[in-house]
Amino acid sequence: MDVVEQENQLKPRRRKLEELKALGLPFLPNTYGPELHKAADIQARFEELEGTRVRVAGRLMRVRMMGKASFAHILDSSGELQLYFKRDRLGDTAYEYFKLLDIGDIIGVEGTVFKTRTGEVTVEAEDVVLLAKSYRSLPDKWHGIADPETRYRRRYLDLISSEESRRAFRIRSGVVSRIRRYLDERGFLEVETPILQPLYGGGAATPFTTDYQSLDMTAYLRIATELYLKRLIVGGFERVYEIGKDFRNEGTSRKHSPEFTMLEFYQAYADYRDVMALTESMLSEVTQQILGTQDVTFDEQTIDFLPPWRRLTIRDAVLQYAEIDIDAVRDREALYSEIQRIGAHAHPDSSYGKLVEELVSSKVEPCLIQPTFLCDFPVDFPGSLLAKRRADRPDLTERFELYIGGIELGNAFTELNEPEDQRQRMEEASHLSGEEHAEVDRDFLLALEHGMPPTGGAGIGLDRLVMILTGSHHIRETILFPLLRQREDVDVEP
RNA sequence: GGGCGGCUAGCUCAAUUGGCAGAGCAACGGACUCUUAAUCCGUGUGUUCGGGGUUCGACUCCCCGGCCGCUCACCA
Repeated sequence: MDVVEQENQLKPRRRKLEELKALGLPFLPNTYGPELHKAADIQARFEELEGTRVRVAGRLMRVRMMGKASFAHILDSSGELQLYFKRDRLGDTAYEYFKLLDIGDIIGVEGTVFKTRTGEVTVEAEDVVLLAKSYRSLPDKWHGIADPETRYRRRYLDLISSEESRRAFRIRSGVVSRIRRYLDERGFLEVETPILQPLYGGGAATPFTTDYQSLDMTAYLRIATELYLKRLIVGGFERVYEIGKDFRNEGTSRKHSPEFTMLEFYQAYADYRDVMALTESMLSEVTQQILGTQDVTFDEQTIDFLPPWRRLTIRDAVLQYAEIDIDAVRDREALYSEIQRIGAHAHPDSSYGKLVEELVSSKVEPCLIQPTFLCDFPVDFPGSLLAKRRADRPDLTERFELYIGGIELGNAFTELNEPEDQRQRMEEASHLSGEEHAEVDRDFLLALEHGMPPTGGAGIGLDRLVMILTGSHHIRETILFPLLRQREDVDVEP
């Protein structure tokens, strides 16, 4: 936008501010005193507050002027509140002052609580003051912001104009604090492990690479917290968790963001069955606390969070949804032709484990709407690198992935604590051709050699959990400021 | 990275076959002392994402570029 257009947009608001200043009443004070009534509070406590004087502040959202009296709504952190401005009550000068306000201005009002003929709780203003000028107009009052890009880039506008968006981020905040409380109450210690790491690990993702000048070294932004948290288990902190950002230098999708928030927790002397029980208990309890129900609507389906959740082995899942018995088809070539027979797609050069994964993601995952622990993954299934083998079936690992609404929310194992098996599997993985596998983390193996108790652990994608709980269909709806390409044409004042 | 779609007033969107770029909201002027998408009268704000081309004439067609979205690939 060029300067002339900006002037056209900004000029009337500047002019009105000058006119308002000229009236001689107070304007733009440095404080309004934090002891304010909240909109929602006034509505909730109407009986008690009716006829009393209250002090409120917020952003002017809508105004209906009718000559010598007007109605308006302000928005504060608790919601909207109707205000009534009457010339007879305010006096001529203050009413002129009110008429010079613009939608979007932040105002403070003192007045008396009453109810209109239509029954809406309202504050009749006896005093009004402009607290902050909005030099720019708000988004369309009826449609809000339609362009998702604008919602992400200028989240403040989205929050001002969309109750749905405000709700989603309050839910997000609630989820994080309730999870903290749940784990704290059960003796888990919240810790912080490095984000800048000399080696990356705990997953097979491509990392962001950066450069630490002072030590003249390459550093990576973490892709997972796992390997450091397990060092803490070795160190004797028997229950630890971390909630923080992981970073993956990969394509985005509605389920993938380059930075996302992960909960990882580890519990010594537990296995993956204990972790399942903890996970379903925690998530159902948190859901109940946040939404007041365990029935969550997502994608026009009702998801029931009440435990116990379904447990389904990979073998049973593939048998049920793809009608292939992977225990009977143990050979890569045979499995490949079975997959072709049912018309699913698979890469011709995938390993056996990778073929199973492709089958699971195309045939099984979309069917897992109700909370489901998919368990007992083949040892060469991608992502099983850090999972311990089953004693009775060394070709399988004690691992589960949690699915809700067809989305993978978490990944968990009985942690592999045998250093030799871990070393061999890391070395094999690091030699896989063309794949994004981390170097063998010798420092981590050294820790395991000191002895790690049997441990169960899980990673849960909190952004995705929030997607389910808020009915969001894109992970960006759950991230306040998702990364977007920088724009050069940002329109600011000259 | 590939394919498809989109980008027009501050906001939400129209514009026929290629023929004067429009409406609602917001804004501005006026009326209105219980409105709530207030209403009524009046005013039209523009580098049609950027650059190039075809044409008498381009929002429209072609080429290049930008950004966004969907989708595929990738992503344990």
